[in-house]
Amino acid sequence: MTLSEENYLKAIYHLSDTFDGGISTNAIAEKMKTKASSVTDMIKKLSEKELVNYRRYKGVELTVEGKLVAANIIRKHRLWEVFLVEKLNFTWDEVHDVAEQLEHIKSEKLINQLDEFLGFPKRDPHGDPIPDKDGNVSNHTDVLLMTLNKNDKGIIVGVKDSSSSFLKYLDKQGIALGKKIKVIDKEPFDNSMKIRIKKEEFTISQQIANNIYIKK
Amino acid sequence: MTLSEENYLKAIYHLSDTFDGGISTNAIAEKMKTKASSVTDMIKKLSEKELVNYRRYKGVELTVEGKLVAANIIRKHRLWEVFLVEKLNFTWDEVHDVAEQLEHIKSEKLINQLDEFLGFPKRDPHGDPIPDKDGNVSNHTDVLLMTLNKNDKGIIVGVKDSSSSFLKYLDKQGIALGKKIKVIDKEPFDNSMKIRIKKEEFTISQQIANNIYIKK
DNA sequence: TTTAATTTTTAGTCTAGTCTAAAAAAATAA
DNA sequence: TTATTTTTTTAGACTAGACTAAAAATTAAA
Ligand SMILES: [Mn+2]
Ligand SMILES: [Mn+2]
Ligand SMILES: [Mn+2]
Ligand SMILES: [Mn+2]
Repeated sequence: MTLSEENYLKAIYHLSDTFDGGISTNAIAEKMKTKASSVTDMIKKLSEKELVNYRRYKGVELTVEGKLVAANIIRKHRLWEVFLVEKLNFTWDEVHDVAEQLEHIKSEKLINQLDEFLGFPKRDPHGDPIPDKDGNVSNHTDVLLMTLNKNDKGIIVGVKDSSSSFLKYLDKQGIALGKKIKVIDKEPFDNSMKIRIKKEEFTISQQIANNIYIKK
Repeated sequence: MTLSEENYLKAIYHLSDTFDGGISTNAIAEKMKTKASSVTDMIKKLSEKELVNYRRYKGVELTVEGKLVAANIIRKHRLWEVFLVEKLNFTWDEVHDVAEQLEHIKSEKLINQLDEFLGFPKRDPHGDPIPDKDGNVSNHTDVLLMTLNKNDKGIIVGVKDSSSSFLKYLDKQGIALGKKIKVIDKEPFDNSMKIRIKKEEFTISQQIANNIYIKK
């Protein structure tokens, strides 16, 4: 399993999460920031190894084996993110790029010991669930903040966008995982929301509300 | 800086430690388990980047810059080894291969935070000194156990051979870093030694004694 | 149901890093 | 000093992974 193969599997895994049916060559190319022709080549290779099912022009789907491999990489990525935040004082907007490297380190023992060392965390610093050794992911029943209505309450449990810029915005506004939130008002015109967190009220755009997960 | 370039620099650094003057193409090839022709190619590349000084047929030497890069990789290698042993319950014979991967992770912040997290250790689990950020290594004045004479005493502070098999042998014999050792007798015929560690006496071959560092 | 636009694949090229085989240089022996 | 052996470099080929340009297949529009 090369680094590149692993990254393709991970991309397909994430895309499968959002769209169902076969994942298109172009979608993968866009996510991987490569060209469609490169994707076709790699897909053939993964297909040879029975990590994906592929028929020309029909898109691609992970096999059971492929799904397991991908989930394992994501498991490593998220555990390392927890490590960086919990043990090495990284902020949640700094961890992703380093985790992109660390997720490719190969050692069963390393990752299982790390898991234990961190106290078997269930979620990473962005609220994303950490798959177990067998690739099982607790399918979270969380909803996007955007879907809440006036006077609804909930707890912030995750973010959809993990980009550094978005996370820094949240920090600035005092929006963090675990905080209680209440929707004070919702503007039908632009779908912006007035919300309350810890007695403080302020307005956020739809774009923001669309990237925050809430547990009701 | 690619992974391969880093590994070549590290190999040259280690070879420079043992031999002085230009390091030969063949020596590098042997250490890297590649062929001499591959080494020549890579050396040209490193020379372009001014990380080594190179004249055809004359061997190679690290530049100041090259030395710094190499020392930094070794710093990372050894800090990760400490982490694995101290925090993740690895044994000292298990850490090297994983550290070979981890040493290539690129993040200034990661390695400095790790250093702090580990309490700024001075040596790795095998007794090797950990270079500081500027590539300075405390040049240890330790001697090989082999060089001790009858009735000499000392403390075990390091190993020269870090292979898993050697380390496991030491574990079995109860030979560990920090232990006091006394030479009871030395056999001139085969240079084997009778030693005492914690009231236990036993005999070791020259090969063993040649791979253990002692502080007198 | 033709035609046009889009998507995907193929064909051919490039770079990094490796290899084998052969040539060139240096070191050693006669 | 010449011949032989060893070391190092060059030449040419291969693989993984990427790219561009062109061809083929599919989808959408007319
Ligand atoms: Mn991430
Ligand atoms: Mn994350
Ligand atoms: Mn090591
Ligand atoms: Mn070591």
